[in-house]
Amino acid sequence: MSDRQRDKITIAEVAKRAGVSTATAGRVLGDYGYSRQEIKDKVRKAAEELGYRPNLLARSLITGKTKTIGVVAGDIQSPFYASVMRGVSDVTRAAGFGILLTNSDERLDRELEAVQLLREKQVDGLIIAPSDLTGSAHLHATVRDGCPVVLIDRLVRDLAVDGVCVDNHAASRDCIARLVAAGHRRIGLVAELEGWEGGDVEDFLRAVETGSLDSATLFPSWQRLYGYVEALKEARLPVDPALIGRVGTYSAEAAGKETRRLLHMADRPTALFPADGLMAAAAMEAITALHLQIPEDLSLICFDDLDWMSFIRPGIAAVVQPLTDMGEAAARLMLARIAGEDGPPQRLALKPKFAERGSIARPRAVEIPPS
Amino acid sequence: MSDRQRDKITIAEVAKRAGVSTATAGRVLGDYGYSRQEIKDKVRKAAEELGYRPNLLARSLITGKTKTIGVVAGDIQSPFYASVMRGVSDVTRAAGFGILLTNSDERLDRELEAVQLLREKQVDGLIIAPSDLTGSAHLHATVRDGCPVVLIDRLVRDLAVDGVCVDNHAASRDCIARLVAAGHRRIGLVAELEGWEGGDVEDFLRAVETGSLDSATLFPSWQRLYGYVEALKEARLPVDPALIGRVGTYSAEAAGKETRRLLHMADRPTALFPADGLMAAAAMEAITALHLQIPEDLSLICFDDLDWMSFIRPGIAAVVQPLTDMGEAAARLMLARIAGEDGPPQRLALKPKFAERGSIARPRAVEIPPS
DNA sequence: TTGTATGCGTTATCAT
DNA sequence: ATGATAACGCATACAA
Repeated sequence: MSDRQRDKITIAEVAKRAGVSTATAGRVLGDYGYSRQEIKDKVRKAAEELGYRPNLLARSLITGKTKTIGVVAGDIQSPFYASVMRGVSDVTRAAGFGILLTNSDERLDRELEAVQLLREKQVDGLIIAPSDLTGSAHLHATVRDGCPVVLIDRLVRDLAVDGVCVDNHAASRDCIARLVAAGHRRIGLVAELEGWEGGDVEDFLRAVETGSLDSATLFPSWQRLYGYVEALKEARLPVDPALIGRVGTYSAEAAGKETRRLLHMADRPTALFPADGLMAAAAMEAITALHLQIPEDLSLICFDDLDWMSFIRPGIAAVVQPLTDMGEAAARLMLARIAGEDGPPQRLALKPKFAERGSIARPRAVEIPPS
Repeated sequence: MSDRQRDKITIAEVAKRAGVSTATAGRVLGDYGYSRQEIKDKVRKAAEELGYRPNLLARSLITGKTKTIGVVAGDIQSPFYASVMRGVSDVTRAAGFGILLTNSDERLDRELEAVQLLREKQVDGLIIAPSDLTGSAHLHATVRDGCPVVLIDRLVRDLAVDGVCVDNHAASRDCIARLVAAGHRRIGLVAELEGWEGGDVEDFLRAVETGSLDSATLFPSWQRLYGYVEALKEARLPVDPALIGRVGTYSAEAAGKETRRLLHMADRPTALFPADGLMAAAAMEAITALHLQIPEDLSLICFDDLDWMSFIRPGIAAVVQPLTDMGEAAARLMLARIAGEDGPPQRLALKPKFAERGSIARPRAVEIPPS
């Protein structure tokens, strides 16, 4: 330990050297209040000579503001969060804010720890991709205590705060519609689909049937399934539960396994729709291993645009989420709240782009439905 | 503004409710000093009832420790830094530390701002991928002030601090040696190679000739060029400067352009070695656009293993950097320094793995050297 | 415009 | 083992 933080220069020492009071020195160094130019110069000169550096902890303790935003990401290593973070940090940096980063691994226990740490460190606000859309007492408490919260990627139903998402439902429906337009009737979906509060996939399908679902407060993968179902219904095509590849856990291995199951079916799908980047990579791996040609043997549209999709032959069509935009928007909402803006909660649903590439063709063997 | 941070509960209020002094309450809540179990229970109960949350700012102000580590990454959006950060945050989280993240975009001016902000926020240590290996007065100052610094990915020559890198030189030499062993004599390299203090590539080659270079304190791309040159010399093959694709700026577009230049040469290389992930993706795009078959028309080894390399046919051989390991190691070194360890600077050179895949074959047209 | 005095929420020092 | 009180470094009300 010895002498960590050697000979720290405080405002008091600068004041003494400049021959003024600490209050005056504080005013010029902290850039508040009034002082004569002459005094300013003297104080700044003294500060410069001593190598003064403000201690933002002390300032924050008194002002009650840290100019720091806490972020709870799922996994910073994933391209999704990495890009979102880029957007967040660009906007916050420009505003002179710092960001305290944590990973939840999409686990509620981790998230709880993270939120607690961030709040004890007195962040001015919390940007979070909530790992659980129901058990969010900690978020309610955060809001109640006056700490602004901005949700990202998914919304907590009864939490009245700002949020930035992508319109998963519409984008997914659009993808499936494209496949249908190309003549596909059996379209496989590969998605994580973990923990929907209402039960399993069959239950979900029934709930869609009754129209009792609020698409906006579902996890993205469920929203995408929703869009998938709706597109099929719109086209008056049957929804075959066997074509819904539920991976269950967010793992490439499991996704590959589920993809192989779909592709080995007797009546296998002529098109595949992996519902996010990880599913897409795993699906692609499986497709390659089976020596299936795209789009001759199988059409493919992916949710999330990974770099290889543009240069793998013949190019993989994909939904391009505006990830850095999401981060930027979230950060801007946050800064506005911190600045005191107090309108009703804003929910932004960003519209993804679509990258049209050569992975969609008419199915080779068009099945003749029994008339 | 109104009532940000509503009715904050402080130790004083807990103390009053528990019927003890603030000192005692502080001892049990802060978990230091001594107190009877009976008192502890009483205080904890009061804290619980009031919903007390410690204010870490106040604690840090007095202890001089924030349990926060500042990180200056180049670009959190890149898979490289995203993975490194994952490692850093895993280790720091387990130790109860937070991390303040900033991006430098590999620009010194951004880095200076970032370091200043982090230090003013009183971080306990700084993990940084320095954007400039010479102009590092700010890092020297940081060390001088007793704030531990750990370098990542590259070392600053005269800065005596811990650092974690990958042995780029050896890994690169190994790659080229593999290509040589497969019969290649004209091997193209695509690398960023920006700002070497000693001049341009020709100057660098001369410096390698004289053996006056310290490989460890070069930027990674230069280290990789170094390994490239050494491998060729070892095989008694000529180093053709025209085969060294210097991209100059870290951009995919420029990398693609340089790749195309190499592949359009009259005497074009039979093998390509993109020296990092961005170069690899750009090169792959160019190769695909030219309809070149791997490995029949061109052999390929890449530095950095991107996910598509494993499932694109026939698989792209690659150097696999232990990225999260790097982050973890850096974080561990940092925690040790913070804990007071004061041995000599540690420099870790992690050994990358090699992913052997089907992208290497004998060159189709083996040139007969003039006897 | 400047200086004095007090407070932010803790921990640390000393009595008791 | 506990309590009174002084720090920590800065901002701020108020007086001058």
